[in-house]
Amino acid sequence: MTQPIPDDFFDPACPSSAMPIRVGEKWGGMVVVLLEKGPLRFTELKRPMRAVTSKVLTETLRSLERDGMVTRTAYAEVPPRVEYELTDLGRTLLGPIQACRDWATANLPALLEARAGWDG
Amino acid sequence: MTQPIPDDFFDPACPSSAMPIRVGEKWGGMVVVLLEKGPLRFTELKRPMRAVTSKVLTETLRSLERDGMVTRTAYAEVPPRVEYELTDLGRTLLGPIQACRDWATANLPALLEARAGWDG
DNA sequence: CTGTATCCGACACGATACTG
DNA sequence: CAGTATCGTGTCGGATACAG
Repeated sequence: MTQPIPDDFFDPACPSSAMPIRVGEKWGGMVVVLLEKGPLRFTELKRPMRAVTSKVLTETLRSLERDGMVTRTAYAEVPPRVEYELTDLGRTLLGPIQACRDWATANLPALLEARAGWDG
Repeated sequence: MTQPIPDDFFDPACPSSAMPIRVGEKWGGMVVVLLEKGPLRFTELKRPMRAVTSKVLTETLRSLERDGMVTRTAYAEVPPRVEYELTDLGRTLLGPIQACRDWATANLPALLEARAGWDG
């Protein structure tokens, strides 16, 4: 944004408004990061994300799958095996996610300090 | 993340978990971008964000203020004048926000196409 | 101009129990 | 192993009206 601010800066078609579509999700970014180095099974995702329930993890994965970020491959075996893998499109999320992680690492302490001062 | 995935990848103290604190907010990013080039008054923020109500914009600004991203300066005049300005800390958000905007510009069409295919 | 005060609906998230 | 089914809760965003 180096242009002057127009009166209709808020345009539903503006790509920026899509940020929350994927980044705003609570567990989505974590799944993407976990899948960075290769496909993982449902349980392999769930274990490190200890606070997530099966239901919510399933919802998160379906959402990522719907948006073309992740593929789901089920193998007809007993016991069942399902693998989740990043698509090329999903891989493009790694950049912005890393930018957010770097920001948090550098600036979260300052944020928390400001918040503590405001609250207390 | 180039390290092996630990079993306790989910750590509440992990800075990454703070991403939604600021970026996940619906209007927060927009306010930061609008303030990039200098302080603005309440109405000057509200006008371009046409879909936002006074209540929600106020909540957003209070939240940014609480986290030390924005300062609020009220002038004892009639009619009242209030100016909002980015802090140095708030300015650090511009990087990750821009990364998300760039991502959306480049990849939102592919996302929507995938979604349409999944839904239809 | 810069907000507050209510009320409300939607939805994300979670707890718990159960299944092929 | 990889989910589904139900139910409950809280929070966010929005509509509307009003105020200093």
